[in-house]
Amino acid sequence: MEEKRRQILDAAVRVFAHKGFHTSRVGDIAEEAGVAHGLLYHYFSSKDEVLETVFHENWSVLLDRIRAVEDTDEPAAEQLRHVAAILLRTWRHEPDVVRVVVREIARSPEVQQRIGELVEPVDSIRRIVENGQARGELRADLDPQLAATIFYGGIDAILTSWVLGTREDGDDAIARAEQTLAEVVRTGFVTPA
Amino acid sequence: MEEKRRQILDAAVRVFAHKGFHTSRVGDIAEEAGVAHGLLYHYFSSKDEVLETVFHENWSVLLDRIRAVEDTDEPAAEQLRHVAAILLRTWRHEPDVVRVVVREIARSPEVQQRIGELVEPVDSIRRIVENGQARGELRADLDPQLAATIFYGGIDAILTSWVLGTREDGDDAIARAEQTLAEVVRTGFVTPA
DNA sequence: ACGGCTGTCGAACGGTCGGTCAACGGGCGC
DNA sequence: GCGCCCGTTGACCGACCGTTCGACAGCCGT
Repeated sequence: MEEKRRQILDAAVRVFAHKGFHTSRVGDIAEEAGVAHGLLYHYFSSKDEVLETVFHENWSVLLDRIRAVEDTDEPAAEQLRHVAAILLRTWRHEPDVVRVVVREIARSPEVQQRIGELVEPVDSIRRIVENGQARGELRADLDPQLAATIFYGGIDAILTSWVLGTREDGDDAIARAEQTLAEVVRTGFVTPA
Repeated sequence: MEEKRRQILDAAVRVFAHKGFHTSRVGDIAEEAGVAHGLLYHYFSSKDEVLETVFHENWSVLLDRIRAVEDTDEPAAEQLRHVAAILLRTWRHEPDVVRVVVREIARSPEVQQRIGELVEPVDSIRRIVENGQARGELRADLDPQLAATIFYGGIDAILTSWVLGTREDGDDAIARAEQTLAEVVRTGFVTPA
């Protein structure tokens, strides 16, 4: 039954999200999924493979949506806003996915090395910046890679504060975060002359 | 001998920086310090206490330097630049400290809850933003907390890319990163009209 | 109705590691 | 020179947990 595999993966997302990967026991995942923990090894070869599968499945969905933004013909500033919106709104629909990705994987060098996909959102943002510069919409004197890293870092920091419960996270708060990021892109922090 | 305690702490920074906290064995730290692993328990009550001590000692130094920036009478934009400089340049002098703080601690909720200090740099930045707004230097329509989170996130993302080896990190690269952050604060990404 | 295959179970294994502790030794006071 | 303290050692313990594996149950083809 392929359905059990899903059960296990879904359970794993929840467990990893709430306890973190290395504090989660294989037994916890099995219990959450309602199966014996031996069964997990019928569908996956190891605990690590479960983590990688969970990660890959969810991350590639986000990646595709981010990449799709590159193909629109909106101004670069608007494209950046869309990228922010995709990531920030995911917190609303799938907080557990954000928890596990943000908190557990994005920083861990062991995983980072095995999974190249992690840098890809930054690459996507970088291309948006480069195209914006080529069209004269964005300042040409910014290093695109650096600007992309900074922008992604801003999004990531906001998500992190939601994950950690440090910041209000209702619908309006999400909209405000999106808006603030857009404003920073538009004119920075300093009062325009 | 109090000196042995230092030896152990210094060894711990190196080991945590290169292997991560939960993959580091107590024996690794002892070996790096050149002592028997039992001795570690003469100076610390647990492996966790070692981590907390390492973290606290190094983090409080950075915190004090960041807080000191609040007391200067420079323009807010300049103060933000200084905060960025403090954090980014630490990568130059003490990469291992940055590695362990950035990669190991800043994201882990277990530690996050035990150690309130982690949010303090963001608080400090927030106060700088608020004061800048009060003096009319910074845009009053930005939520200071949100702006501070975004700014800190940008710094953090740059440090992370250095830690992961994704980005060039010579003296000039550090200067460029600092400069780019300052420019983003000044006028954002968009070409000024 | 039989044999085997697939999915499922959970007891048991094996290795790892944080933490303990009895013993040692060398320096210091007497 | 004697004993005592205390920093130091490393063998050992016990728990934990990922992984294995033999058993079993239901179903399907024959």
